[in-house]
Order: sequence, then structure tokens, then C-alpha cells
Amino acid sequence: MSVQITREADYAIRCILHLVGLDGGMSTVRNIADRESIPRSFAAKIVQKLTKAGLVESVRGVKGGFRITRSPEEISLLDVIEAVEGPISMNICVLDKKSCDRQPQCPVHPCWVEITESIRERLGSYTFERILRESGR
Amino acid sequence: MSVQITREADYAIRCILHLVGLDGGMSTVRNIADRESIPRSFAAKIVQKLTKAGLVESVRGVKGGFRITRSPEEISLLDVIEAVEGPISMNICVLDKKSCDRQPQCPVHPCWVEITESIRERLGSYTFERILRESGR
DNA sequence: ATATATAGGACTGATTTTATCCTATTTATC
DNA sequence: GATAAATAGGATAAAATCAGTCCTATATAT
Repeated sequence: MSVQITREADYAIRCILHLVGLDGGMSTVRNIADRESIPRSFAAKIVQKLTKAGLVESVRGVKGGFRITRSPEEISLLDVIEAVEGPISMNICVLDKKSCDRQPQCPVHPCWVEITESIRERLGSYTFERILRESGR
Repeated sequence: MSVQITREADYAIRCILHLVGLDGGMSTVRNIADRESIPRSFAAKIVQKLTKAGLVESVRGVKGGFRITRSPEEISLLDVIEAVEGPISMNICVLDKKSCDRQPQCPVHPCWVEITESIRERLGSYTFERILRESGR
């Protein structure tokens, strides 16, 4: 079951999908969560992370909520996933060299580096503009 | 930290790397575990899975152990990872359609299918022959 | 018979995932 | 200014998964 994104990342993508659909309009956590089938308090945590990552901005107080900060062609799946999960990699050794005890250099390491880069590229190529276009809106 | 292979899969790859290095020769769990820095009893579980997947074969009793069943160009990272983790996918919905409550069709679904296929292809392209060759043995 | 292997199931502790809850703060409106 | 509706963020908790151990059974060379 591994090599999968988490449910949190999946939820985060739904959040962005929702906000992108509003064309820069605002929505509350309550709204996003209910429309996108995400537990409310979990959704709150997630949009907070998206805010910290700069993908959305928040407005506090009455009439507050969240809105997207970029146009759909400037946000990719990679941006959203890494906003909630941090940098992704196929193996821990790609991010944390010293996590690998195998000396001097494990022959598989370059594979992980290359595959990680390829996944990041591909995820980066899926912008929300593209996703919506290819799904016929 | 997600989208990573598990430590178990990493260990499994070390096991195969070890056995491939023996050119068809046999090795015991004890040996593999010690040489590849894998906890012994965990290594036992792992080579058992590799045996069930047909990547290695076992010989029981005194002088027993494990040996590789294919040549290094016929075993890829994908084979080993899926032998211990089962089929991989970027999102649960790729393997289990009904896991997704979003009707009728989530616009992101095709992305997961495509990216999953691309990862599988790339992992499949790394045979142990290639890994050893590119690392200069 | 014995010693040395693997086979496989049951179990356990640690970590991560998936949340929930509570208090503080901000802000529009009356 | 009081109030209601919203986000900010920390603490906590339940469930699932990961990582690993242990034990008994079975096979086999000597």
C-alpha cells in the first residue's frame, strides 16, 4: 500500500480544487469541508497549512475565509502535496543522506534520486488549470 | 514524508542485491541479515515473501538457504518492491475505485492513474543488472 | 539422533495517520 | 462596546500501519 500520498494530501487537493472553482472568491472552512466531504476540524488544519505555504490566503473574523492566491495554471499537484507533507522522495536517503548506513555509497541511491526527481516533475506538470481542462471542466 | 517505499522494501532490495552478488550461490538468512544490516528475524520474513513471489528459492535444512531464481537483468526494483508491499499506486483510488466517494468521476483520478503507471515503468526499468553496471559494480 | 536451516503464525511496541477539542485572536455588525 | 462568526494554533486521542520479535513446526545433511 505504500508509495501513496496521504489522505491529508488528497483532502488538500480537494480544498484547492474547491477554491479554484470560486475564481478568487472566498469560502469558509465549514463550506469547503462540507462540500468536499472532509471532516471539518481536519479541513481547518489543512487550509492552515496551505495558508502557511502561500497557496491560499486567509481572512479572519466575520465574513472571513480563504481564497486562492494564484491562478490555476500556477498551482500544481506537487505544490499542494508538498505544502501538507513536506518534500517528497522515494526513499528517506534522498532527503537525509546520513539516514543510510551503507558505506561508502549504496548502488541504489542514484535510482532513488532520479525517480524522485521524475515524480516531482510529473506532479509539477499537473496544474489545476490542466486538470480542469482535461476533465472538461 | 510520504510517497516513500517502506524500510521493509529497502531491506528487500538489499537482500536481492546480496543474492545477485553471489551469482546464483546460496546464502542463509543469518548471512544476508548480518551483511546487509537487517534485523535477522525481519530479514527472515522478507526473504520468505521474496520466495513466495518467486524471485528467490529456498532450500530447507542443513546447508539450506536462499538463492536467486533469475538473472539480474530479469529482476527490477518494481519486482522487489511489489513482492513485499503488493501493487503500488499513487493514490488508493487507483487500486480500489470504490474507495473514492467523489461522484461521478473525480477530475484528479486520471492523474493518479497516469503517474502510477509512470512510476511503475521507471521502477521496472531499473534491473539489478543495470544498477550494478551503472554503479561500476 | 542431532544440528542447522527455512515456514509460518501470533504477538508487540513504536510511529504515523487521521482526526478532535479547546482557547485565543480577529473583525464585521448592531 | 458587546456580540457573533470566523481563523490560529496547541494539546490530545483513536486507529492504522510499520518494524520487528518470538515461538513452534518442518525439512535435511551429517
